[in-house]
Amino acid sequence: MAKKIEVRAPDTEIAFGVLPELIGYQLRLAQIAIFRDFETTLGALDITPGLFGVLVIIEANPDLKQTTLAKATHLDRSTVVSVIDSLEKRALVERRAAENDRRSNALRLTPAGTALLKKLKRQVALHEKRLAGNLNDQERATLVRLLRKILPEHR
Amino acid sequence: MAKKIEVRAPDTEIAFGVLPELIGYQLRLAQIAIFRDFETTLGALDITPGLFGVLVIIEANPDLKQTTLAKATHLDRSTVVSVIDSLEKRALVERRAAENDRRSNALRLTPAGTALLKKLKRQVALHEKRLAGNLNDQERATLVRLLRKILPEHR
DNA sequence: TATTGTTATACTCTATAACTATA
DNA sequence: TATAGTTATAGAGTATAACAATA
Repeated sequence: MAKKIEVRAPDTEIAFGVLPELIGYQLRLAQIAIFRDFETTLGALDITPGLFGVLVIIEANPDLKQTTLAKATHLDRSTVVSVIDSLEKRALVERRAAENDRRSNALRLTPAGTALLKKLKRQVALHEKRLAGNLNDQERATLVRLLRKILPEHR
Repeated sequence: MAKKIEVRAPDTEIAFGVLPELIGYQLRLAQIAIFRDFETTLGALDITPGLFGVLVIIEANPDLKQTTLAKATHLDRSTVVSVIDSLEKRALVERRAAENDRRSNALRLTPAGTALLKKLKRQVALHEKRLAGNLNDQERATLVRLLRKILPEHR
């Protein structure tokens, strides 16, 4: 009788215990995969998923103040300072004086920021398409819907 | 005619542009929410989702070597060194001499590690239940299945 | 030559606490 | 008193490059 052939390489013969059934674990893996694909696609432009989100939010909310941005991104106020510092250094965002409140900054994209974001959006669309390559439109919508359902707002 | 009442607080009147339609963005939000819930549940035990995964994998693969663990966790070999350093310092894991290869370490949970992991698994089950509180069994299974589909192995 | 684990080092992302200037 | 932004600082988590021991 022929011996069973070992199909998998030794290093991949690994048991993952309970992990594969955990939402948190699968989410983690998906996140890693997405981050790496994002990096491959957009790495040359030196933008992470987080920075992309910040640019989109600033564009969609002209004269946004930093504290509001912090809430929207789930970041601390102090973290936003350094994020905006770096985007301002790259001349993608500017801090203007807010009209009503002299404590606040009013954030805006510079023309360069707007131009870059336009390019980024095209790249992100390709990235999304690649990610969702195995999903049909309905599955894609379902995935987004189910992900929303686990957020605390919906609990 | 009565004026329309503004339901949301000023700070939440924020536009998110294209973000809510992006799988990557929803995944990011879900990840943040999960990490925070995990921390709340398991913070006292000083274990992150990543460390939990490492413990599970070591338990499920006795005498695992570090390089294999690195592949399984998507971490660099050098990163695994410090992860195991810290788990060893906490007496949860031990590095034994491997039998066939004097370069390798054979990783094992200590009795304390096994005991802690048992406790962790119970907590993680509660955590998962809370996360999936809004999902029925079928939705939960669908979510896991769709998440798997976006991993590179399935592309 | 290649692999295993290690070290030294550094970078990114993030938060906390204390400060200042306004409100 | 409370809020907006800032600074100084620190911690977690990660990677790269070079190395010694072993295969």
